[in-house]
This record gives sequence, structure tokens and C-alpha cells, in this order.
Amino acid sequence: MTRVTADVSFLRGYNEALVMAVGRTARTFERSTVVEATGLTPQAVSKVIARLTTDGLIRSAGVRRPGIGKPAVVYELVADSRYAIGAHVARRTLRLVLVDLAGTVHHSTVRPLPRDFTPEQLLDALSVGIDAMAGIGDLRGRLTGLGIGMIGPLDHANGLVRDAHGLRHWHDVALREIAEKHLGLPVHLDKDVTAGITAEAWRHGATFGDAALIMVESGIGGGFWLGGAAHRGAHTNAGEFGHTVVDLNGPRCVCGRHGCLEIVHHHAIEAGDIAYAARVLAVGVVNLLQTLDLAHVVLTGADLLQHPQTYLAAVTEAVEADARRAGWLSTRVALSSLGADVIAAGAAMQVLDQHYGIPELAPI
Amino acid sequence: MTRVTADVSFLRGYNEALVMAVGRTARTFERSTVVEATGLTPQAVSKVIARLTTDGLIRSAGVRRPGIGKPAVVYELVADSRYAIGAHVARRTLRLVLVDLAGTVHHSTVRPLPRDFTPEQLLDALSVGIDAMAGIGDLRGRLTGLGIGMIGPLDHANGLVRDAHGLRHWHDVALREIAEKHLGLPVHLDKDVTAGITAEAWRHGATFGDAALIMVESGIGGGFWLGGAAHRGAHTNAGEFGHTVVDLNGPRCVCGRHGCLEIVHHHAIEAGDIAYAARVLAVGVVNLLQTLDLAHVVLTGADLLQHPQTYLAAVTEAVEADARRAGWLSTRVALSSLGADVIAAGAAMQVLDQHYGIPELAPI
DNA sequence: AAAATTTAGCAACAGCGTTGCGTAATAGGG
DNA sequence: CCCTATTACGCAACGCTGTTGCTAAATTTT
Repeated sequence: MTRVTADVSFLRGYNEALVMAVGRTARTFERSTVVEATGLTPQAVSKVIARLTTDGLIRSAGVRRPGIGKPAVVYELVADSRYAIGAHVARRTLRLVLVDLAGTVHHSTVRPLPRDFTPEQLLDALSVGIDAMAGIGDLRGRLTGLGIGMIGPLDHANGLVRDAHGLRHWHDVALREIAEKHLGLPVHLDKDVTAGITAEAWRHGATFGDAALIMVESGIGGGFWLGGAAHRGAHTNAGEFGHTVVDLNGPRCVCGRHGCLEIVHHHAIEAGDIAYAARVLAVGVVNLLQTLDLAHVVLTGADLLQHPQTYLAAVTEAVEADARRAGWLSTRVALSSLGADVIAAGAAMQVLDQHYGIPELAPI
Repeated sequence: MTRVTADVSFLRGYNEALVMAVGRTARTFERSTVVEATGLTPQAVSKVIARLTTDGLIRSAGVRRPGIGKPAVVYELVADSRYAIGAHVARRTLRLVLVDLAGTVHHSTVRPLPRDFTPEQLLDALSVGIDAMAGIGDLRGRLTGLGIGMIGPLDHANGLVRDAHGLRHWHDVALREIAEKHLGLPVHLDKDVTAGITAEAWRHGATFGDAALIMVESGIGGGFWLGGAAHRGAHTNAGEFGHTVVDLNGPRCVCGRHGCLEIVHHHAIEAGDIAYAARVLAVGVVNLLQTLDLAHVVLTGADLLQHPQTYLAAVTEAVEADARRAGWLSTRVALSSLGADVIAAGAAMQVLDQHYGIPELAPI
């Protein structure tokens, strides 16, 4: 967790991040666009643009002649000026993506991981995969780091994997530290679902409201974007949404409680009733809406994406029924726009965010 | 919603708010205390303290002679330099409190409201109550405003009551506007539970982590403190936690779904089984923990506070059982430290926060 | 060709935290 | 009694931020 004191360097980072967010979501933009979006004065925007241009992050791309008056200079993000690699570590696979400064996914590879893989085996797989990727476009000096989205529980602030569910060799592994040493790159570690929701927020820009990413993939998890930032909770353990009870008298779950969303959903799947499984998930999603009042719900996960329309329809129907009752609520439900890459891409974007996103300003 | 651009005035407000938070949580403090708590340089802290002293918000309170060296100047908040009045509007009662800059509740009054009261009736009750309170200590010039914590749904940003549950005359009432006109005071409107969690956060200071306030009072609601700020959701409708399904095959709830926490809890109460009702609530609380990973859970509400120990025991037991399974999670469960005043007090603190709290810095 | 309109940017400015360094106030030792 | 070490405080200069005032440039309209 980067601690930033509230000094002028924070102002610089903050306003630069605002302009970068505009550049990421609009293909091209001009000074007036930024003025409108941020409330800064035109002169201040000019200064920010000058700084970003010096750093090679944006460049001018012609002028716009709308009618009367001096033409406005049009700018664009230099997407290929910075890259990050994102990794999605699942139980049996390692997915790697290469993401540029604009959030575009350039390469995506999946390779199997050994059953019950060890930290060393993961590092080797990462090493091979990253070398292959870095070789493609000659990224020397433009690669900002590696983001890892992984099964929890883990400790995001300290880069520790506490006890990854279902993996025997992952107790209190200082993954960030050993990966940085082994790979020679800055490494950022986060829960898979939190990385995923970051990807969705990146693609939607600063106007993205409170949102959740629902991931069904050997378990059910949720990633949250609340108040303009990822919500990780007190111990980086937010999102164990599959282990919320929806049936007080339901079957016993592996977590020890009865009638968790995950076990009820699982039984429906085993019974072959995908439609019912989807409706159960939808009940859980509406529970989230009641609790958190979200503007967006994004669905993803390998298991869910095997029946995308069934799940999308069930969740949309349940959410809309709920909104109808209230009369004025509105929540958009969608499948992940990045498909199966969403976790890995989000992990990469978190790395880019550390450099070009809103600086953290933790009130101690 | 106050929009603040990231200019130097933000820095001033931010760092002043940090110092004020220190002053609120520590009875006395000195320069080195703030340096340690904020990471600012001693010189910067001196400047902030000078500004706050000029405004009459803090003052020196002697010196500390710990041993060798020049004595350190000790400061304290001037608690009686600013006040705010907080109102808790419930279905049948209006509670008013007077809160000073340190967060201390000075007066607390409860008066009945007519059944199905109208906006005019509420305004009259507010007017009478505020006059009585303002007369007590001659608050001329020191009263910063009125905060109202009320049943939802409402629109916090625009000060509208959309459709207060169970009150017929409250559809799209511009309460903030008409109250400001009627009372001649700045007015801040928020959901009751959100005001409540603000009070808890105030009393605990800047180190207060992610938290929820659970309120059982003719319904079950939740207020959330996430990432150092109140979480209101996309439509100020977060916290309808009583309307999350915990029993898929349960009885039909007024909200139209089946097996909501609220209806299951209500049935247990009606059957006279308080202990079971408390355990049902505890299931809901653990659901929240799984979803949001909270550091604190605070219990309040008129109905809950009729059996405080029963609820506290049940929730504590459930939370601790959950933590034991994980092995490294920890969540503190407590009854509201302000008792029945918590909602009104929090509403008042929100008013003070607008002046002396962390300035908002909404991206876009 | 002149006027109107829109955009861009130079220059001076106020205000923030930071840095460098001098000063005040105390305790302890010779 | 004096000197030194120690701790706390603050003036002054500085670098940097966004802001303000104003001028210049580039275009269309009259």
C-alpha cells in the first residue's frame, strides 16, 4: 500500500490520472473535453497535457475544425508506450495477457498448471510465459510489471498468499517478494475477483458507478468496485459471496455452514438444472443489490460462461423484477466484456494503475 | 454532493481534517502526535495548527515537560466552538441531539410524531425542538446546521425523500430544500443507518476500518463504512439488508420475495423466540462478513436494544465461529456506543464533516 | 478586408508542503 | 555556575501546484 501524503505531488498525480482516464475511455480527446470532465481550468489542463506529452503517454493527433474559431488540438493516448502483463492463476490453469496503456488486450495465452502445483512450479510457468510474451513486441523499458489475480485468501497489502483454497502448497507464501526476485519485475498480487472488477472499471472510465463482478468458476466469488475504488475489506477477504447463506435449512457446505449460495447452486448443477442454478445465483445477486445498491453487475467465470445466456437472462430478470418493485432503481447486468481474460487483464491494469491511476491517499 | 477540484485548497482541507480527526479522538495532542499519525513534516503540522488556531477550532492547553529538551506545546480541540443538531426521524418519534465539535452529545430529546405525519408536521416538530435546543446554550454563530437521519428510500445527493417506507405523505419530498427555508439552517439529509455508521466512525477516528451498523427497529437495515467513507450505493439505497433472502423456501415478505432476513426474523419474534431471532440476524451478519470482510460490526435499533445481550451474544458467537474456521480473520462486534442516540448523533456529525472532515474528491 | 469567435499559451500570482537553519527552553555534567 | 546535549519551534527561501489576466493565433462570418 503506497502511502501518499497530501502534498502537491498528490495534486499532480490526481489530475494526471483524471486526464489519463479520459484518454483511456475516449479514443481521442481535446482540451475542452478534459475541462468539462474534470472541472479544471483550461490552463491547468494545458499544463497537465504538457507533462503527459513529455512523458510520452499522450500525443497530439491533428486538429479539429468544427466551425468558427481557432482549431482545437486533438490528443490521443500513446497506447503502446507502456505495457503490463497480467496473470490469472486458477486451480489448473495459468492465463497470461499483455495489456497496453489503453487497456487493450494484445496477447492471451493459457497453459495448464500441474495438479496441486507448488510455488516453484508457478514461478517457472510464469517465467516461461512472460519471456514468450515479452519477446513478441520487444517491450524493453515499456513493461511496468506483472499483476497476479489469484484464488484467495491472500493478503493484498503484503503480497502474501495465506491459504489458497484447494491448493496444498500455498500456506503463507510471500508470492510478491519471491516473484519479483525470480522474474525481475514489479509484481502486484490481488484476489482474482478484485482484479476482474478493476478491468471492468477501467474500460468504463471514471463514470463507472458502484459495481460487482460475479464469478462462477469452481466456486462463486464476487469482486466489488465501491466509491471509485476496489473494495477488498479488512483482510483482503471481501468477495466470499458464495458462502452467504440463502437457505437456512439447506445442505451443509464445505465452509461448515448450511445452505450457502455455493452449495445450493452446486447441487442444482449436479442435478443438471442449469436454469434453477442460474435463478439461485440471481437470488444472491439481488441480495447484493439490496445490501450495496449497485449500478452494474458483471457476470463471468469459466462455469458461468458455459451457459452465458441462461445466467444472463436469470440475473437480468431477477434484477429487473426488483427494480420494478422499487420503481426508480436501475442496475445494468452484463456479461464480462473481456470474456475469460477479465481477471488477468484486470491484474495487469492494477499494475498500470499504480503508476498512472489515482494516487492512494489513505487517511492513515 | 460537493464537487472539489484537486487544487491546493484540497490539500489544506485534507490535512486540516487529519489534524481535526486526531484532536477528536485524543483528548489532547501535540505536534509530534500529528506528525506520527499523518506523515506530514513537523513544519507543515505547525502551519496547519496555526490555521486551525486562528479559526478557533483548536487551542493550546499548556506544555508537556517529559524530561530533557524544550517542552512541547499541548493542544486540544475547542469542543464548544462549533455545534450541529442531529435529527433521527423514525415512524413515530423525532429524536434531536446537540453535538459539539468533539462528537460529544450534549442534549438529547425525544418527542412523538403523529401517526402518518406530514412534511409540515415534521417541520413544525423540528422547529420547536431546535428552538428549544438552540436556546439552551446560546449557540448563535456556532451552529453549523441540521443533519437528518431518516427512513429511506431517499436521495442523499439531492436531499429528496423518495418514498419513506410506511409513511403515506412522503413521496418525492424535497426535504432538504424546504427544511432549509423553514428553519434557516443548512440541512443535510441521509438514511438513518448511514448516519449511524458515521457516528461510530467519528468516535473511533481515522483508524476505523471497514464496518457495518446493524439496526433492528421496525425492519432491519445496515449502514456501511467502507474504505474510509460511508457507502450509500448508486441510488442512496444501500443497506436494505433486511431484504436479503436467507431462506429460499421461507415465507413471503412485504417486499415480494420469499425468506428475507427481515420476515424470518419477524416470525421468530412473533413466536416469542428472541434467541432464535438473534441467531437469524447473526446468520445475516456473517453473510455480510463473507461478502464485505468487515473489521467492525455495531448493533443498534430500538427493537434490538430491548434484548441487547441476547443479540450481542448470538452475533458474537456466530462471527467468532466463522473467524475460527478461517484462523486469521478478526471482527469486533459491539453494541452502539451511543445507544439510541447513534442515528441522530451521526446525522449531526455529517454536518460537521462537511466543514471539518475530509473534502470530497469525486473523480468526475 | 474587418469583425467575431474560439483556442492556446505566456507571465505573474497565491498558496501548499518542504527544506535549511537558527533560536528557545530544558536537563545533566563538569 | 557554565557548558553541552537534547528537544521543540518557527522564520525564510524554495519548488511546485492550479489560477488569473491578458495576448496571440487561427479560423469563419460579415
